[in-house]
Amino acid sequence: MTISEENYIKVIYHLSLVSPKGVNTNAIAGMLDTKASSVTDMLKKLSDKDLVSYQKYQGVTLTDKGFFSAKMIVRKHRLWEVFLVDKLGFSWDEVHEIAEELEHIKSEQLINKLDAFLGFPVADPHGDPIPDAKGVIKKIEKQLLSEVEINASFHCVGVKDSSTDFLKYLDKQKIALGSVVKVIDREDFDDTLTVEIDGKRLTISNKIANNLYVQ
Amino acid sequence: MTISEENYIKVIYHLSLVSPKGVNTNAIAGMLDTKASSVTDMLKKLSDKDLVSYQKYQGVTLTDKGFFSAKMIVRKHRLWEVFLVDKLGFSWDEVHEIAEELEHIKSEQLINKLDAFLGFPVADPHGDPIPDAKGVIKKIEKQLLSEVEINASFHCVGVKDSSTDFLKYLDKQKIALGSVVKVIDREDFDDTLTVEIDGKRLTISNKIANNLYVQ
DNA sequence: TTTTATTTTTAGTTTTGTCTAAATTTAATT
DNA sequence: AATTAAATTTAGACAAAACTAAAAATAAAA
Ligand SMILES: [Mn+2]
Ligand SMILES: [Mn+2]
Ligand SMILES: [Mn+2]
Ligand SMILES: [Mn+2]
Repeated sequence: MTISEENYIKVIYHLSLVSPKGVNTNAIAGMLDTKASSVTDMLKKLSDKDLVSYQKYQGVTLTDKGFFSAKMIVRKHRLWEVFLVDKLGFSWDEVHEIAEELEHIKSEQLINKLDAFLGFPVADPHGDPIPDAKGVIKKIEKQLLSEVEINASFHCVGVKDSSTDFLKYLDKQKIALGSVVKVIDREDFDDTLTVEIDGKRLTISNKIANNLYVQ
Repeated sequence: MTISEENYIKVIYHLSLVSPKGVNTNAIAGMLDTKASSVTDMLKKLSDKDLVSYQKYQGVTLTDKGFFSAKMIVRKHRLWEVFLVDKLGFSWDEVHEIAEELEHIKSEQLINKLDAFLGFPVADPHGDPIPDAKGVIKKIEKQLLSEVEINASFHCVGVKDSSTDFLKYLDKQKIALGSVVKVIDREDFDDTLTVEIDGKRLTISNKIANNLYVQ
């Protein structure tokens, strides 16, 4: 597989988690910042290689082979992110781009040794689960902070949006994975939350709460 | 720079250490396992980018810009090799290919943090020097074991040939970087050496001695 | 159910990096 | 100095991955 093919497969994987009955050409183009016509070309190529099943105008799904490949790329991406944060001291908003390159390094032995070196982590720095060497993903229980009942306490376990802007906002508010969040109140008008994070009171918009996973 | 351009620049760098007045097209083709005509094409491209100075039929040399780029690629290659051996437990004959890919990861921050994580090593697992962030290479004093006087003791500090075959031979004989070598005798007829390695007596062909650096 | 809008595909180019075969230049031998 | 050999470059082609513009299919609206 070329780097380009891998990037397509990974994007189709992520999109198919949301639309399992078929991923649209335009959606892929949007994620990869390319043109729909380029996507069509690539889908034919991936179909020839039996990585996706594709019928014109009907969208695309991953084959078993494509699904496994996708999970291996995601595994590499997330393990490298753990390495960058835990071992090299990068912050969680700096690692995505670099992992986007590292995920294409070919050696299977490398990634398994890296996995062991990191202590077989189950989640990446953004709380996303890491597939194991066989492609098994341990499901992490989580709810959006925006959907949780009032007057209960939770742990932050992940982010839905991992844009730099959002992650830096969390840093500023000293919210990290593991932080304890108690929901004090929800404003009826706009769903603004009053919460206590590690004991400190804070007001949080619905947009924020809608991108933070807790458990 | 594309991956391909980087591979060419690095090969030109290595070859120009041996032939500083100009590197031949065929030599480059041989190292990269490609055709001379492909090399000519690429040399024009590199020349346009001011990475090499090139006149048809006259061979190429690196410009200052190309020379620095080459050293940064070598730096990355060798730091990743140290990582693979010291941190992930690869043996010294397994790391070259993987480093060949890792050396193309773009982030400068990444490589400097990796350098720090590894404790600013000055040599890679094969004894080759690692350029620092500014491109400065600390010269490692060394002689070939084949050229050393008799009845003196040395430390192994590097290999000239880092092929799997040679490295595996050294492993079998329990010769590693740091091993103490005492030269007992040199056979006049074929320059075979009798040596003591970490106290154990051993007979070594000239070809072996000619690929082992000591100090 | 037509008509219109949107999505997707096709057709035809472009760039990068490679190749083969032929031409040219330089080097080595008579 | 002429001939032969080797090295290098040019010319033309190809595959991968992208693009633009136009055509076709599907979905939405009237
Ligand atoms: Mn990627
Ligand atoms: Mn992540
Ligand atoms: Mn390389
Ligand atoms: Mn090395």
